[in-house]
Amino acid sequence: MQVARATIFDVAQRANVSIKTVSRVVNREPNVRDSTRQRVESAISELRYRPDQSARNLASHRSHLIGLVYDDPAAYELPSSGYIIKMQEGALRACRAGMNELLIHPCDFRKKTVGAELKALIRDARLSGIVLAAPLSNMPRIVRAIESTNTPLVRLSPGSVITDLPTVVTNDREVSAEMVRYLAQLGHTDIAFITGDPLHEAVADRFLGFQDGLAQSGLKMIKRFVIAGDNSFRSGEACARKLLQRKHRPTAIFAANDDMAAGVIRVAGRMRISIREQLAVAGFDDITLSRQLDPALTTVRQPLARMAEHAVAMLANHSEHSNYECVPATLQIRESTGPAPVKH
Amino acid sequence: MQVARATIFDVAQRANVSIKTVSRVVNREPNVRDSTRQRVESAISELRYRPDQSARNLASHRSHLIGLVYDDPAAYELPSSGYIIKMQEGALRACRAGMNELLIHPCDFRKKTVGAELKALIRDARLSGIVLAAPLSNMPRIVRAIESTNTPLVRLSPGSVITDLPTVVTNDREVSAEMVRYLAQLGHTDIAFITGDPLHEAVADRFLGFQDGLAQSGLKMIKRFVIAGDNSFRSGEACARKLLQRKHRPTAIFAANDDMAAGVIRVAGRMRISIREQLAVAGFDDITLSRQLDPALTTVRQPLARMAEHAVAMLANHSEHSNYECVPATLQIRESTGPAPVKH
DNA sequence: GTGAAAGCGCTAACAC
DNA sequence: GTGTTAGCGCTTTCAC
Repeated sequence: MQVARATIFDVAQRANVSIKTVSRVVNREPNVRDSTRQRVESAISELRYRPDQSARNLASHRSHLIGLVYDDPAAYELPSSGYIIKMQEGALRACRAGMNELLIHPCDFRKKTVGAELKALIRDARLSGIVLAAPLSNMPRIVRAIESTNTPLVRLSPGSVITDLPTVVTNDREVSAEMVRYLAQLGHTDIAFITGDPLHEAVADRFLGFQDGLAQSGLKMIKRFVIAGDNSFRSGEACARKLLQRKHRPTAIFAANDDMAAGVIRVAGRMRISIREQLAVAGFDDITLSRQLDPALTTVRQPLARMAEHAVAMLANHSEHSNYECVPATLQIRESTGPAPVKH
Repeated sequence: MQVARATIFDVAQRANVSIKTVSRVVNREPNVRDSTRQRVESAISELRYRPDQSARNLASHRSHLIGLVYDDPAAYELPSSGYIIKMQEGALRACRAGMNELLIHPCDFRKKTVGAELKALIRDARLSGIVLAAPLSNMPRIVRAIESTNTPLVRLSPGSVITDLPTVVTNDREVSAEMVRYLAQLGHTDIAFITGDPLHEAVADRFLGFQDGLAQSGLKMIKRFVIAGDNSFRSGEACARKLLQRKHRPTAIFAANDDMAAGVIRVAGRMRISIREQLAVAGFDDITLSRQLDPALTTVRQPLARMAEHAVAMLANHSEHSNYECVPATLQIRESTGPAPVKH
């Protein structure tokens, strides 16, 4: 079946040029006359020539392999792995566009050995670039390990940007403030916040945004309405219990991610507190679960696919892109938020 | 920074053998004296030698690249993408063990062009093997397209196995029967079933298992208690509404997947029907959501990671494995099922 | 602008 | 058991 593939020699022969010229055309190098280029190009398409990556890599000493490194959901039974699919989707799109391949590498960031593991990965797989997802991207130890190999690196959502490393973020802080202003406009004044995993800096920015939003709405933060969660569904439940058992309870709860917000909804349901009528709940991320909850969750849609796409593009084509890219997130208003209950 | 990598020549020199002998050791070929092998192996580890994949591939005309092809969740806002992460996890594990690399390829099975798309993928990426997930694995058109390229293929959960192609399955039918027997033992006699996506054959096997289970428990199937869903959360809700609005309603509902079971739980909640006390609900898959529901869902745990691992191992090492592997699923009894309500 | 020749690091085929 | 040699299909260097 399998017909022998055309090689660069076949193309050269057919176009009546040397293989070097074909190589120039394929690699978009200068110094080729237009008429020559066209001849070569038609030969390429007639023969359906595709350069052999292995030969290319071997001769050029570079791989066209980009590594996507993220926290391993299998290591902790992470609740919502949908964000990984989103990242992969975007990264894949950019890889195809840039003739690159994608190597996925989930890893357990709690292990002391991640740094060494990533160095070995870079070495063994000869990665030509790495996209590092949060929270790995905000861990200096890990970032430094990768930097020490001189492999091009783009960080995804590293939170407060300290270095001048190539970075793609979303506007966690601004959009969180926007959510708070939205709640305030609905008449809410007693707004609680459930903070997320302290190791995850981008999530910490959401808390800053919460404070901004309160200030912008002329509200002040009520200390006992700020409770520490850890991004998990369970922690959302625990925090909700603490908040809702009080005599004076908040009329709105903004959780730093959707999983925790889902926990809030579950607990409120059990306590027979009506979401939306008696309690507004908002989350962050827009995971699939948020549409399956009852009521559907008001949240922030994080453009993860486009962020990952940008990151790979920065790697593949560093000249045309800036060092820092912000892909804005947007409010997704659904059913879990409504006007504040009137006080009696 | 980057120290020059050791090549096969360096190793040969250090071990005082020819490069061919090093190659033999690396590739686990026979005909090497034990003492020689050991000398070579210590040279390899002293020099931290890792064979160059590109050179290897180029010389051997094989790529060591395995493609994992599955339905693209981005194409339909598929509810639970967790199963993909699980498959990737297992496939990745087997790839590392076998010195292979993994290329992930989500694709939209409803497009007429998938066959051509996969052929192009195989050609361009020079895949040395493909693992095809359900429901793509039960679509003759797609399977034939891949077969026509002579690329080794392993199918994951293709449902009723018609051909002798290498296949990895789980015991959908048997374990579904087991679930029904479990419900019957709890005293349930009016058990409803919500069928899944008709394009997905492995899911159809679950319905067969449902019938087996009834028969084994001396129960007969009640036609009006069998309702057609399509694997989606929404369809689970719709089916539940139909089932529960009747004057004579089932005391247990077994849905062909967890998403639909989640829909049942939501609807029952709205109708103030108490799950477990008044209605037992069971699902299939054990997606993350099933643990976050209230009450937590009784379901079937599908060993997707190990199935994918097996599939890749079959590809990498076809001699040592049989052509057909069944990794059994197991019941996960949680909170959503209990004794049948006593009749008044 | 274009081409010739020398590898890249490995495997395959065969010799010893 | 072990070694020799000739490529694999490309990029690189340098010559023209």
